[in-house]
Amino acid sequence: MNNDALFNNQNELSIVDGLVQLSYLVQTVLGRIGAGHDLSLIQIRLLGILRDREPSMLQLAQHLGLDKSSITGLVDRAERRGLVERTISPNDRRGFNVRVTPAGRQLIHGVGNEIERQINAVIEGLIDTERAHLAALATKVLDTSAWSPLLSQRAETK
Amino acid sequence: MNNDALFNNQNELSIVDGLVQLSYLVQTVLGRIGAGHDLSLIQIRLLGILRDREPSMLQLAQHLGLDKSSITGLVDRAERRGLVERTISPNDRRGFNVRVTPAGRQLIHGVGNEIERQINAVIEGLIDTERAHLAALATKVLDTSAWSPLLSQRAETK
DNA sequence: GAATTTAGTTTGTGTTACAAACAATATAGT
DNA sequence: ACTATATTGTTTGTAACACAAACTAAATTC
Repeated sequence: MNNDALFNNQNELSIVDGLVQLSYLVQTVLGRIGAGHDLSLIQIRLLGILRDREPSMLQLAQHLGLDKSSITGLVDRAERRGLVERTISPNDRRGFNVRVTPAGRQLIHGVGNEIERQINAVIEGLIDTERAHLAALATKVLDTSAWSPLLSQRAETK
Repeated sequence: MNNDALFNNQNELSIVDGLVQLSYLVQTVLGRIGAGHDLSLIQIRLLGILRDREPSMLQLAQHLGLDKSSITGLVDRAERRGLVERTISPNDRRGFNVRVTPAGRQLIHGVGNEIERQINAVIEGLIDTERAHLAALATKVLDTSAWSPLLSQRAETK
């Protein structure tokens, strides 16, 4: 055991290590919250996307970065639980749109509140100005990153 | 289409939204890099953990936050690919330790370099002082968060 | 109106994750 | 030492998740 451990004062991480580890921490928290509601990370994401959209199956696949064949089962399971529903597309008799049900909306609302609380718990060690700074930096990264097109969704919370 | 989209200038995200979305972005990048080497996220994490440890199966389960029964298959598959190996524990004839092989070490080294490059690409929009700030804030969050015990591992890169 | 493209499902394969039951070894209690 | 209990790891069974290839039905192109 070294002084870092004793004083809970690890060496400053590189920017890469910091972002990678922080992403694991956040995802772990999200996963734990989801598990408490029998939701996987991907299902949380699905509901989050549907909060303010009613995409086709194919658009959903693109939002999530998954193959279209993966979407069938994902939506099937969510539909079986009454969280989402397929609606017929007015233009295209092949396609469906996917919509959250009131039950799904209620669930994602509760999950969102929990995410709000627990992510705030994660940053309890930051003072207000640090939080503002972190939010601004995260926004800037998401805003300017060449990779942002990978994420066409918004977060799961309000 | 609104002005945000035109000017690539989305509203400042809340701290919660920012962290959640940033974590998705980082994980997506890690997943893409892994896919290029036939590695899943969990396998990248496994190799990352083994970079500087030789844990027992159970310790591995705790590091990863998984059930011990999940570790058997994970290590089996990595062992089949020659990336890790089980070594007999000197003290306990029931247990194994898990060690990365030279081939595994070489792979994780290459993956780590790619992570380094691509995460740096993600933050290309930040100037140096902003990067330093972000690294410091990430470190502080990881250092002070009550949830940090969930992550007893270090990141996958040098 | 025939050929091609597109949207979504189906089928088959493999990974990931858990829980319960199990075998083998270690440890504790007496 | 001997028995009871605990611990380590695997096995078995179940299910979600992800992809690719083959397929159906509807839309589009020529």
